[in-house]
Amino acid sequence: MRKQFAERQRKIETPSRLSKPSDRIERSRVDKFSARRIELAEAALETLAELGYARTSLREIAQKSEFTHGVLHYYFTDKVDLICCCVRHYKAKCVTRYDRITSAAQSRDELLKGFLEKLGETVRDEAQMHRLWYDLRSQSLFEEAFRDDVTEIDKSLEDMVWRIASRFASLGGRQPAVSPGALYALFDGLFQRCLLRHLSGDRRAIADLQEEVGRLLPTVA
Amino acid sequence: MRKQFAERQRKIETPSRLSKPSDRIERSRVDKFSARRIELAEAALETLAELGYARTSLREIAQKSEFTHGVLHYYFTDKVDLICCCVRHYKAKCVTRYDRITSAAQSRDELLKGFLEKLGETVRDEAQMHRLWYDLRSQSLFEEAFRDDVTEIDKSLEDMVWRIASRFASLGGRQPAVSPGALYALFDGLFQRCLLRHLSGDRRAIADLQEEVGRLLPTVA
DNA sequence: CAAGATTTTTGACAATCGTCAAGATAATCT
DNA sequence: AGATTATCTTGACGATTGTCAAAAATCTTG
Repeated sequence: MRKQFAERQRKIETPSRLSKPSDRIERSRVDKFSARRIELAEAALETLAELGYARTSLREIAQKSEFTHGVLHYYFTDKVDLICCCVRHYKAKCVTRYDRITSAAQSRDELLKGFLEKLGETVRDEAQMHRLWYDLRSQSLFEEAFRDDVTEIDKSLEDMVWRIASRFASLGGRQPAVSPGALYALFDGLFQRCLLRHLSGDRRAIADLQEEVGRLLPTVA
Repeated sequence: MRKQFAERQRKIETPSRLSKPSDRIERSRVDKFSARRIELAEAALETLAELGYARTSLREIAQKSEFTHGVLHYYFTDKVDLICCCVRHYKAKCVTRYDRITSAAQSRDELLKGFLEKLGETVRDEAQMHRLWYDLRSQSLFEEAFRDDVTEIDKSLEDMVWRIASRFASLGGRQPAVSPGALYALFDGLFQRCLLRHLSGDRRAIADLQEEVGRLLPTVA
């Protein structure tokens, strides 16, 4: 029924209050609904990472899930709504990747080594997901609907890089020598090129990235 | 006729020799053929810059040209061939943008000022073309056919940035303090974010970019 | 268990896609 | 000028797209 559906949409966008006792069943319904949204968003992410935005269709996404294509229209108003949900969900999985190492490390050497290792892992194991990120970020240059979410993720990534550099600097009793924006631009640019080289079959891509970052980080923090 | 067409294709890829006298007419034919290819590629670039790769169709491209959609298949074997031609053509227009200022400037201040101004112009006047570049570069992460050309352009852009920084450094009797790759990564990253902000309607985007670059360039070169 | 609501499947729709071939038009050559 | 290429238009093809509605299946509730 349409009315119910619209209501759910609203409930999802404004996070559920906690909680008059009578709402519990209603809330569990909403949770279930939004849980399925996430489940479908995950299938969509998988498809997008494999095919890219331009070649990803709703039917292809549905095939990666355990449902048929019609169900997507039940949980999402349209394709844009689905992709936006994907982008938001992507963020959570991504942004805390280096936090453990950052807080665990007790020396600059330890942090640098741990960071470089994780960085290499990331390129090696999650190249597909990252190319999707760059794809979607580029899409946001054309599709206004993506911009807010993309900008927010971009900021989160900047913060992530900044946490690493700040920690690295403070372990040497210093402060980073450049702005958060510049630092993120630098690392993001290096990462992006490394990704292209890696996906092109360049075996040295990861090692070169690690070497470059290993050289740069001590000079800027 | 098919045979002729294939022959032309070949002729284009291997640059025409100069030149037995009897070849002249043949060469002028080839030139005309490849001139039209470029003409169509330009219409394609316009369309791509407006709609993005994902939403650009051959019919849409033809509409921006003075021909109908069938002609595209006469001049290009398929869509990938067309886009590749676009990418290659894009490069030439793009890569020498700062060369005049770089070689004309006689002091660090003059170079910096001229560079920042041109940088701002670029974002303001050619935002569409640049978002297309980022779009196509992202596509190359998925579509193998684009990778060689994209990588080559990326290298050309790195060289372009390096020429500026080298000149800037030598005007102060120095040498750049970072690698060409790192420098390009930094500038490209800053530019990319500025572009997103600018397209989102952020009036401060360009000024912030100029300020950041103005602060950074003297510290790295 | 029966009635109602929710979730999922199925199939259809109009539109659009890349590709291609046949024929019309324009240019070139003998 | 007529004959021969070269170029361009037209229309069609099969496939695929996002969207949607009706029916089937499943779950919830009385």
